[in-house]
Amino acid sequence: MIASTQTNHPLAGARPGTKAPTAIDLATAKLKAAGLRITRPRLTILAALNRRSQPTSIEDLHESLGGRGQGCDLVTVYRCMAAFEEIGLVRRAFLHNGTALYEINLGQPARYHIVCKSTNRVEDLDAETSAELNETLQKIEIKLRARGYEGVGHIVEFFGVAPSGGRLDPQHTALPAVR
Amino acid sequence: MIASTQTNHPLAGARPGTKAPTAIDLATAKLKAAGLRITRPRLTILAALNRRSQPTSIEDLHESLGGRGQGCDLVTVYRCMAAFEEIGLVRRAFLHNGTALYEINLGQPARYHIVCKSTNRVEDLDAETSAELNETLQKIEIKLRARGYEGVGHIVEFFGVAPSGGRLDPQHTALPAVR
DNA sequence: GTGGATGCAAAGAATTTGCAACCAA
DNA sequence: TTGGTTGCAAATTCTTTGCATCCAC
Repeated sequence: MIASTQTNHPLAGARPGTKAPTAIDLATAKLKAAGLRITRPRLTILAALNRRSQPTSIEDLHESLGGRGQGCDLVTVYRCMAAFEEIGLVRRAFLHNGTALYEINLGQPARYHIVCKSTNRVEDLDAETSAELNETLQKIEIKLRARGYEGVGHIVEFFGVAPSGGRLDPQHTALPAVR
Repeated sequence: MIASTQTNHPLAGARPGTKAPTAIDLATAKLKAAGLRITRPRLTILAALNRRSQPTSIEDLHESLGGRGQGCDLVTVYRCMAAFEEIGLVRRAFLHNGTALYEINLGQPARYHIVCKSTNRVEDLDAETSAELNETLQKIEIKLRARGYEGVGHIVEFFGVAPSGGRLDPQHTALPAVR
């Protein structure tokens, strides 16, 4: 908890009109609140992340940053994701091989996934199932905090071979939503 | 499901007397049942794994194989763990950085863990909590199978900074049980 | 202006692959 | 005998680090 901004809409000023805050507005606010700087690479990354409906690998993200002109260095993506995860701006998921995937977290309820072992395609669990599971996990985290653990979080991933059997390029990760 | 052996104690013959099957006996039976060969490296690895009360990294495991004379190549450990995981002889866990840890699975109830982000030390959740969580997860897996997924499994890991605060060597992994 | 953030190059860690020799069944 | 296994070497993949430059505040 670091200096949450005073007004109820810390980002209302982002645009002249009084529109509802965009995802980028929200993300920017989180960055500010955490004392991180708003830079072009970060905004670009967040925008790209926000376009994805599924957890995305760093490689993928980097590629989708509009090539050379617009994009930023791969290392920057790594560093940003680490920073974003630290402040809860993104959630991390794992492929079956341990590769990290990230999805933006703007306060939506947690969503868990099943990852196809052969295609690396990611599919969401339905909302109720995710919510139920999350509740169970939260309870456990409370116990852990009571035990003295700090900065508690979790990783939950389901794996299996997707029904379609589609043997797509196992390297090319997790873009299209399946459901 | 591959040719489960006929007798009720497929491994009773492992020793002249009619003692209860050892962990190695059980593991050997699983290997046989899966059509895998019983080799010295595999037995060595399984014995080492069986001595560990906590999920262990491949590196660690390899080092604990008694150096040069007794041990086997690091690559063999990798290949064995992959094979063992395939047939359910081991369960896999993850460190915060995505490194894989393995623990032997001889049919004991699943145990979930919390991994210290700074020391990589692993601590078990208590049995009831693990059992409860497992139940929730099993239900979800049933849904996933109903959706058509095959070979469904999961990875669940809790992370946090352990209370002791002990800033041990973050590289040296997860040996001593904490509780 | 100042320290956080970035880019580039290079290092590091974890894991995989190729292939010939080996040995369990 | 024969194909599953292993060892050794080398390659890959993913991720981190060092350091000079840069720019957000």
